Amino acid sequence: MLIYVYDSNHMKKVNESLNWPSLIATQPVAGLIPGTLREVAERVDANAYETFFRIGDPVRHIYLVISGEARLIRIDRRGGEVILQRSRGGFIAEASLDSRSYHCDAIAAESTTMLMFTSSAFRQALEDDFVFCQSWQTLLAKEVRKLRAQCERLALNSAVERVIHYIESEGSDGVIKLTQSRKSLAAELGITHEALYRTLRRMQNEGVLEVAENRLAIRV
Amino acid sequence: MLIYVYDSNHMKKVNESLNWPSLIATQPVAGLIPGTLREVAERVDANAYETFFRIGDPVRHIYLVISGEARLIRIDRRGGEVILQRSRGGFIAEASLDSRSYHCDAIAAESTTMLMFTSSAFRQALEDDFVFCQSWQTLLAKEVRKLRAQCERLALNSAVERVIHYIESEGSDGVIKLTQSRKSLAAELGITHEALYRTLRRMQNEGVLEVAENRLAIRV
DNA sequence: CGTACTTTTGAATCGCATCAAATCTGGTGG
DNA sequence: CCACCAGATTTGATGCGATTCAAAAGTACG
Repeated sequence: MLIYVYDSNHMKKVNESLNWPSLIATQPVAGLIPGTLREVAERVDANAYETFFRIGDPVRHIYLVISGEARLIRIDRRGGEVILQRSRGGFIAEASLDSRSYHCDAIAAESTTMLMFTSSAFRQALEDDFVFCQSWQTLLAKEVRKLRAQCERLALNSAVERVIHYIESEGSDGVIKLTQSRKSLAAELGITHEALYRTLRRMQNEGVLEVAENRLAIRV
Repeated sequence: MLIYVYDSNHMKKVNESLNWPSLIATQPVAGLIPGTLREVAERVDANAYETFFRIGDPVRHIYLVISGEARLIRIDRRGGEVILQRSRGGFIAEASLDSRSYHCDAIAAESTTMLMFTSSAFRQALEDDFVFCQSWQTLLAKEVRKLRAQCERLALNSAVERVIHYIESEGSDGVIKLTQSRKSLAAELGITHEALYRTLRRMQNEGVLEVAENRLAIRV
């Protein structure tokens, strides 16, 4: 098992003027950021497996994923990894904004580029800019709904049901393109990777599921 | 298994002027409600097991629990009940506000009194009142953190660990006062009620847990 | 071209779900 | 007041499915 080394000095701050129109084209969420915040945004590049904050750290920054993937995780006592949030574009750890310290670890799942805002500037912007405040609210509400769906999924007690629920709630029309390794998917579904491999195989054999490289499709 | 009958006519609308100071004393969250919304609030009394909205229903109202308990639930295909949210004071289904229709069922777990606001008035208030918008945002962020904790708990794969996690994250100092039946707690923990009874018994026998009527305490 | 990680399969074990049934409890109506 | 009923609590027996441990083959990357 990999031990994530916490060394934020590895994270490269890229000091170049940001091209907002193209950022917004890639990540529409970036369009919500008001001008005052744009001015203080810093671009940050993180390598795969790099930790950019840890549980207990004081909340000093807010991150927006531009490319790659950032994750909130928790390591349980046996070393198992629980994925609490996976962001491939958009904010990560939004709810930390009004906490003193982070309540989980954040890592880059692959080579990842993010925008970094100081949390104080961010809070200030939310106080000053009504429209921004409203968008932020919509974003949080969406996260709540997503998490409820995940709780519902984790409450199912068979691997088959969790896979089906995942495809139906995260994909569309019974089809989903996987954006992660199966091992990661297993962690997100709350089962071991072995169980997931076997489940996919069995469902495929029974003709319930089409399994391609990175595409899962339920057969009706 | 009880079948919940959907008959919102049973819900009693109580047309008496609301005493806001005393409401706020009971439920501090009510203090966030701006004056314009207070004027249109209606008090509603629901009996135990009464359903007050269903999955798929258009979102027409927002509810605030004053006394009793309201729950968001989903019934899986085998008739099992999954508890998605439990509110004993404060809002329920906050995140539905910017959805077209509800994504789960809502029932009163016991005799429950709520305030009801039309969602259009509520949305309007959020648009007009900056301070209210900010409080709402804080509330949603809190809900996100709570749900993350629940996901983390449901990802644990032993009943003992879930019980401990529950006590540590929902209680304080290793002690929790239960506000629900054990059967309900089991549903919230994602295990069967039999498994929970046995787990509590075993933990008690091993001296890990003190189990009183409605009080669970971890022994160090 | 070695190293680290993922994918895959196998075998043994263990815990939870499931089905069954008895007791207990609080509330309702005769 | 008591009989009754619905639901909660509790215990038992059984089987299945996921975890766990082990190991081999595949793959990506510097």
